[in-house]
Amino acid sequence: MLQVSYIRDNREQVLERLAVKNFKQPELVNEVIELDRNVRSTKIYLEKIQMQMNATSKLIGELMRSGKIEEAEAIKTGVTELPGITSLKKLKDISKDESEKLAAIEEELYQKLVLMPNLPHSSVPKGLTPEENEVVLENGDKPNLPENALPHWELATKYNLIDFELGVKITGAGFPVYKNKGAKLQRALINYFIDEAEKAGYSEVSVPLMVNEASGFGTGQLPDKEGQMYFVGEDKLFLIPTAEVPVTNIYRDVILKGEDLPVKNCGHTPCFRREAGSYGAHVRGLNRLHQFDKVEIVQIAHPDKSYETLELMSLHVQGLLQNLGLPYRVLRLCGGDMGFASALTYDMETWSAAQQRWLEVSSVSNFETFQSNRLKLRFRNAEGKTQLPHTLNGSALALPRIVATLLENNQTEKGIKIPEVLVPYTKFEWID
RNA sequence: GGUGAGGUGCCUGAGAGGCCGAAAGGAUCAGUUUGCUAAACUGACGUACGGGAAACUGUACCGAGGGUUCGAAUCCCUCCCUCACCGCCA
Repeated sequence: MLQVSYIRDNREQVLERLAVKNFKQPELVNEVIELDRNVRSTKIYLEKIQMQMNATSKLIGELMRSGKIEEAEAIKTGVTELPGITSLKKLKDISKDESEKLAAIEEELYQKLVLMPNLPHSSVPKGLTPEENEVVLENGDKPNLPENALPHWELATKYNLIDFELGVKITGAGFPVYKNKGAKLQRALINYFIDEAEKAGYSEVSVPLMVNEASGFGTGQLPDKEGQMYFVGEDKLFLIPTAEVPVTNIYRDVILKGEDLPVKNCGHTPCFRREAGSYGAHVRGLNRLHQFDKVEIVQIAHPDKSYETLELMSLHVQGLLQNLGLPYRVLRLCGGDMGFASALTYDMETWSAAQQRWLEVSSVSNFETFQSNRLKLRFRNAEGKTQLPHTLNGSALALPRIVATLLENNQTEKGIKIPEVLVPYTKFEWID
């Protein structure tokens, strides 16, 4: 959520930035500013009234205690008015009206504010569609596979690694069953990713897979993306769509010490996404699932350092891909393709050689203060005042598409070759 | 699922209609003292929003929302949450 004070003081810039994100309701900016003005003037008036009420009540208390009951009663009922004192009854009526008015305006302001996405960073390219994302860099050699190369879903069957049909039987489409070396490969990747994150200074957390409404709101999934999450109605809990939600919410309502920054956490969780409306060939196999595993890295950074941090996180993810020997590219998402809460997002895609297409395996974002404002996450700055830090997170990495690319790109006559860095984790070198 | 006890500041914990934004202790920070460590002493020490150049000051907040009252952390109602014990159980 954007800060009203920022919108108020930077109207032109806000409008310009929102345009980059193709925000369809720029009129909200002026409406928010107007409502804010209204909130503040109403507040000032209400507080004056409350001040008088408090003073009068205090006076009555003193009169009562010193035995001047009649005088006190007179003020209460408004029969007499002492100099400078309006009758309490009248003040109460005004106070009630103004409070209701204030609550209504604040609610309206809030409703408009939550519709506004985060402002994109100045480096975000304009654009509407994924085609307009900027390719920042491409790295690694795309393998030349033989004519008879198989896509991962056929390899998975051939080597008995993943059973999609069994998942359908147990749960439904998009919930695959990993078997044998398929299951071991997955577990190896998770451990490898966690170990690498810890080496990079992230401390591991293991968090709940269901979150309450407040947490969903804190990181921005609610109210906008309610339909993307599985909801356990009986207990009003949401299955997490990403570890970002529980991990970042660790710091909800927290005031960090300045020296605590940056906070670095990593964690592995399954992720659950309804992906309503996504069907067809491009979601085959592991390409898009309702449940998948992911290792997430999360940072809370000083506002002055957050873009430096974002680059480091991007490099961390790239390092993993390099170590796994996967060709990849880094995209800077354009305004139209970015998430609602993000100020700058890099997507990492690996080249899936058998499908001849890029697959998104990571998304690294800086949310600036958009989340911390909602989370009421603050830190104490050098002046000792509370300030909103920047939150960042990224996948490092999402499992299924990594598995898909590894299977496809590393297929040979004699089987699938496991990348060297993974062998200590898988304890086998070949899937054959 | 049953029964009981509770939700107060960074923590422990008092307060039971006005003098309470809230005792006391601990923690933390600053200073004094001491040869170092430690201790002792003194002081500071919630959050948000508003006014003010500043000193300072106003309002709200004691789980949330209503109500009673001139006045509510304190009384009443509703909801949420936590803890303990029993039952069940990985």
